[in-house]
Amino acid sequence: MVLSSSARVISAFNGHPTLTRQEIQDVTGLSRVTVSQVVQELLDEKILIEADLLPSNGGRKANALAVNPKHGFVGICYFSATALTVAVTDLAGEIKEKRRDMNLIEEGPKKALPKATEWLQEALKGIPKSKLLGIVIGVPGPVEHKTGSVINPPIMRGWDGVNIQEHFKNTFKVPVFLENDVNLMVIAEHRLVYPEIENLIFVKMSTGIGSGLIIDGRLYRGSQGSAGDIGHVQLDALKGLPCRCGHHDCVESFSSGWALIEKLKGLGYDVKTVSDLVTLTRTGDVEVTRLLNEAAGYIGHAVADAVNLLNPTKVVIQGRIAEASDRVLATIKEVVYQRASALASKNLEIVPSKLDEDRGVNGAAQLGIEEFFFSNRSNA
Amino acid sequence: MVLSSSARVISAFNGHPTLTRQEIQDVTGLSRVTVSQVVQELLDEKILIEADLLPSNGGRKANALAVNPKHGFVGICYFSATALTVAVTDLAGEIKEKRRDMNLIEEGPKKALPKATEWLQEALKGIPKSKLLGIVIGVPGPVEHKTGSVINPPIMRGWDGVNIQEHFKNTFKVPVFLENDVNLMVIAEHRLVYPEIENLIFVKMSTGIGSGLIIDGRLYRGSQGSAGDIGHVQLDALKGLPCRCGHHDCVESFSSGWALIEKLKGLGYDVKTVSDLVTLTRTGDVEVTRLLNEAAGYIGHAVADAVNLLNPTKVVIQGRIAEASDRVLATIKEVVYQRASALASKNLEIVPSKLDEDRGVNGAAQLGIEEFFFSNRSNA
DNA sequence: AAACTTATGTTAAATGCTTTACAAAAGGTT
DNA sequence: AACCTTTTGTAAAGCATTTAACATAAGTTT
Repeated sequence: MVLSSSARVISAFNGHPTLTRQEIQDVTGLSRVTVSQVVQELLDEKILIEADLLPSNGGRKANALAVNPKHGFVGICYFSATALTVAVTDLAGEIKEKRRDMNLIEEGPKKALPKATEWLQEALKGIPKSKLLGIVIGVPGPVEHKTGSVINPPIMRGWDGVNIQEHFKNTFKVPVFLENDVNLMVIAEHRLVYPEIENLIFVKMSTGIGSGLIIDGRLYRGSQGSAGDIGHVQLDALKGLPCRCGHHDCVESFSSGWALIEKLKGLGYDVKTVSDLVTLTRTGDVEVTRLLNEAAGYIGHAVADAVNLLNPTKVVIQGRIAEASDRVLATIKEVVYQRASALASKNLEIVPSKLDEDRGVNGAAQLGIEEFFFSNRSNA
Repeated sequence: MVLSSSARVISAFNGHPTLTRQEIQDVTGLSRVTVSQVVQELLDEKILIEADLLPSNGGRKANALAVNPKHGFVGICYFSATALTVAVTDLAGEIKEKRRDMNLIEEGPKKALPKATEWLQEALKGIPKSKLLGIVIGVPGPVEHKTGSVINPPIMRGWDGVNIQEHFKNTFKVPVFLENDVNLMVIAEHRLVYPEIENLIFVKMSTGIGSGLIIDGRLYRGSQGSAGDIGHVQLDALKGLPCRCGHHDCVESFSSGWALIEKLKGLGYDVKTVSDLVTLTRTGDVEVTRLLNEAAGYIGHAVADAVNLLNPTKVVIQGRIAEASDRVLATIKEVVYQRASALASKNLEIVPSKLDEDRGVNGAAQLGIEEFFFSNRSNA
């Protein structure tokens, strides 16, 4: 597809928060005459705005330009395992509205979807209809993009096959994108923290265990959207442990929040939630610490396998289990550096997430901006 | 980068062996006037040729065009673990010259490189210098692309850090591309057999075990070029088996040709090479069959993990160990379908390679054509 | 044979972009 | 103040490509 000049200029800002007119020439390959003219048009249309005057390089200061954050907005419904977050962000990815409530997912789609749309409508009150570019929905399960539904979700009982995308599309009459929650997290971590890293694995250890993959700079979803399913790598060392996925010996059947809780219950501990587990860990209980370390070791095995196979330069470890104790990350590092091949671990860094709890919403915003604004060349 | 019209027309043929003028319009987006004019130029320059007249659709027959196979040639040196194959292919990927000799790699780069260049020079005798587009070198070890050398190769003693690319570049004064052997195989299998498949894993079980990954339609090399290292996934079930990579419990330390040979030697069998092993298998020896099945099972574990992580639609199993008995592929299938998640295995097919022993050379030809002809826009 | 269909060629006018050349704006240096 | 540098604007000429319109080639259908 051949893009118009104005579309090319706009696209140049994808990945570059600000650009001077000269930098736009370099990125787009357009001539100064064209850039000058197109930028003026885009300023008139308020698609671009003038940002800072940059420090002089011995001559006239360059004038940094940016996409006008208020030129469009993205609606977000982020269903995590334990909460629904509804948000609205602008084109700079800044969260303008946010509302968070507990556990709508368990009530099933019949109750949760109307509630979610209602909240989103409220959150969008201040936004002109024409400026709503689209909606991103995050869900804690495998997503089938061609239908816009979740398939075989382990923790979304009653949601299997429900056309979530259609529901929002019918209500809001804008493009809707459904995406897995961990995929949104890895997008956030990549775009906002490590944009220059080509290959990155994001591992989330919470109630369940999942991962998201950035490969050659782009989110990799796999053929059925189930790529990154690191939680169900099977370890023979576990010998016979049943997993909630129906198999046995999955990493998740030992190292996940739910598995640890089951195990501790069996040992007579009073733990019901991951929060209980984290609290217990903070007390320094010897048995809990031992179990947590063992769990980290097994995750380490799975991560080492993934590192051998994918040879990334960065692995980000996140989640309430990972953050329960510093030992978790340390143990994972030990195991990976011991097990992964010398070549694959040479330039590898294993780090905690640098983002806060809004990372899912941030990732949804990024995805929405890229999908609805930068890819959809109706802005011209 | 903005390509010239003629470059765009040429690029259209990448992935399409033949195109009519109308199809070129569709693929490039260029107008009929431009296509008509550019095609005429390219025919005059003998870069394109007229291929068949297609069957009529109720009117004038369309005239299929193709890249002139004789417009350029690719030189190939393919070092496998056991042999060197020197070849020359044309732009259609057809092998015009081929010479194969045993085991130069073990003699080290000082002897092997001059020999390889000498043979390649002989193979290129009939080709005008200006038509040699470039040279592709295949090697059985991890490749560092930015230097053009192998790093930490387990089976290329004395080659570590030797700048192979530079050697050929100095001799032939053309672009040279160094690539891992299994990566070349997966390119061949993808481009020639399954071009429409987006995500594919190629597993080679021979003396060693390796794999190549096609992700979103393109070869994935990883950050250090070591992606696909499935042979050194570690299985705890193996408990303490040392591997030649320095670690222990790698799949390769049990399921590879060398590991099986070691094991059989320990049991008193007279096996020295993988060929001996294959011969022995054909006799139907119970112990050997049992060991081979066990080996297949372990490979199956590693493949299942890779399937969970990458969610491909096709896994190709190849190599002399894989082909030693039908049971090997059958066992791998059983294990993968049992262990991989329901979603990831839903549309998954596990198949043997459809190509013959020239697959490495074929892949090198494909890579060379794409790198030197379709990407290098000096043809304009 | 006449009529229709599909594939391709060609001409002329219009469009969009680049190149070239000249200018101006806005800073720093001496 | 005089002179340099960097950044941006703009007008004129040229080039490549598209659009539109007409034409031709080569087949099928009736």
